[in-house]
Amino acid sequence: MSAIQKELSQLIQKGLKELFSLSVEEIILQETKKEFEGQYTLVVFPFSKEAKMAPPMLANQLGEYLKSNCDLVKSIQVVQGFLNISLKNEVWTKILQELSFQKSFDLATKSEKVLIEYSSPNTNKPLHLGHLRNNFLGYSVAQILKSAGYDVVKTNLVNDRGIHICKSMLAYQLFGNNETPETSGLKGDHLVGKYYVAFDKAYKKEIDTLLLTGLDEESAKKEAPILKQAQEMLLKWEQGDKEVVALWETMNNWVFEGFAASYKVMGVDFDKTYRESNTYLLGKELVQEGLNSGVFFQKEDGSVWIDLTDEGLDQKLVLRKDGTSVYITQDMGTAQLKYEDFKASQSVYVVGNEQDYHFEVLFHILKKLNKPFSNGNYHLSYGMVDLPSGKMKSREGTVVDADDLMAEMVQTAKDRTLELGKIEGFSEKESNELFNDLGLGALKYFLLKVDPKKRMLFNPEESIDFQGNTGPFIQYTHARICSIQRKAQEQNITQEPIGNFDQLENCELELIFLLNDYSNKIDESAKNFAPSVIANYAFELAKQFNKFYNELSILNEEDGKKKNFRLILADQTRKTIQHSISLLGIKAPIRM
RNA sequence: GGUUCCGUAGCUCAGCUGGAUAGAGCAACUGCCUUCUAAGCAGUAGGUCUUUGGUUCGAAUCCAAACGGAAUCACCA
Repeated sequence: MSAIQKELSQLIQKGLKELFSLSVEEIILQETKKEFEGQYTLVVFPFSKEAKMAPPMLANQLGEYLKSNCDLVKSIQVVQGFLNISLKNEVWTKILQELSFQKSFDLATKSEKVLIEYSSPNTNKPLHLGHLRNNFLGYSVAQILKSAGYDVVKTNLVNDRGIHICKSMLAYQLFGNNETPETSGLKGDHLVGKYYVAFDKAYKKEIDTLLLTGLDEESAKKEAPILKQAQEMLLKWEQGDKEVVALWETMNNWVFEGFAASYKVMGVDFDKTYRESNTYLLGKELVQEGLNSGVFFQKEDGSVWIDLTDEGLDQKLVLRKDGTSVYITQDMGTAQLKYEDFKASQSVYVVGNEQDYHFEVLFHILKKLNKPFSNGNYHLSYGMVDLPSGKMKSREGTVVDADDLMAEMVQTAKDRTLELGKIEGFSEKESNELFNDLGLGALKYFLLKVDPKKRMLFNPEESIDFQGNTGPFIQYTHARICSIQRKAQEQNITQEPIGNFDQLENCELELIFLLNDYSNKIDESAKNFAPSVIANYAFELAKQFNKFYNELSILNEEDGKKKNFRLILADQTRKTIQHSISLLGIKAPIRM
């Protein structure tokens, strides 16, 4: 709640008490709808019963009370049970003045450490569009929580071991002819991904052959020789077989180099990167510990399970019969390691909603093991990015590649900018930087403006827009303001304190209202782990500024006080846009 | 089949801790560049908020059911 909202709320509480002897704990002030007069609206229906008074009358009496008991309120308007409150213009100009004096947009520190795990790629294939949503989300949520006053640690958990990794390793051994990123000209992660696809192709072929011999499908899937070979390879890896480990290291390093390049383009980073190859053994220890304490149980074949039927779930495997660890084994180990390293009070996992069940199980297991890190865990479960044809599948090659898509976006930004002839006087370096900022801005905004929980659709046939509700629209507004400020500087215009000023146009008042609302938005988006709140806000703000820009002139305004006020208004808008999109990982060009 | 999530304009999405005549953008149509960047602004058109019940002074929002869609229920991750 902003300061003005608090002040009004307290006054309303006082008024309700004095007039009607009502004690109301929390006053909810909503924004007045555009078609009515005012900025804040109080819905009085809830009080009318207890006060034994018809809503309009109650609203009127309360409104009169507000008018005569404070000097903030300019006028009131009562429509049925709605009390619309207009504040004096001086109140708004003073709010703008105070905002412009603020050193930082960040909320007060909460003295609490939050750990955010995101990205978490597998080292058997390159990143795709789904990973982009994950990375942009994770980075943005980290930025937002920082701004909301938390101490944030960004971690990445690389899934660098397991049967799926062995699959691409095996396919490489079989069909690779020792090619390397250098000899093939392929980025390391793409090269490895090629063999992941190759494995699946060979596997399917073997299944078909087995089916012809009369085997049923389920057995064929289990008995295919290439799968058995991959399983043997995993066992060898866990036993430390030199040759297998050497191949694993070589291929993993190719992938890491590839990922590093992708992360750089994405503009994301991490405070600490964990590898599952380092955490799975710790997970195995935890399995043993749970086995000893009776949290887990062992079946005859040697596999280890947990029974979660009492929690409404079912039995879950935590260790295979051959003793190799599964996905959840290593997640248990990683949880412990993260706790030891950072002792964070909250731990957020940015992982797709296809793994809802997995995390439900994981959190239950940690509780049952009675670990100190079993509290404060949150699965930020985001929706899948679907194609018009349905789900993306790496194995089947129906994915939108992350590197390709980012490159395309930058290219589109370039084409579009050149078309508009907007880079006069730009150096080549500046131009390329701009194309990057715009292309990535468009992409990030596209992925972040949607509520994280919702699945979203991406149509590769339709390019991502640069007009309307888009990143570039907001960036454009920022550049526009910068342009005005450059002109002001050329004219040697300096900003003076606003002082007592009340000559406000409606579009200016609405702009101040939005600027004042920004801290509420940071708070809301942090509470919900939802960058979409910030994205939508930034768009609203940019739209409102453009309206103002079109209706009124800043530099051509003759009244010096008005001109000064508008310059401050523009400057505060610029700062707020810049900060809000920085929370989304989007750059704000000063010219475009 | 069990569990979970979703269904708002032709399309992509806001709005959902119950509040006034349900909002944006894209696409379509009409205007606005000798005036601070037209990647902009203003306007027209487009809706039984999937359906049916219930709770309430008041429901897109809460509850129940039906219909439609998705995810998951692997010794894959």
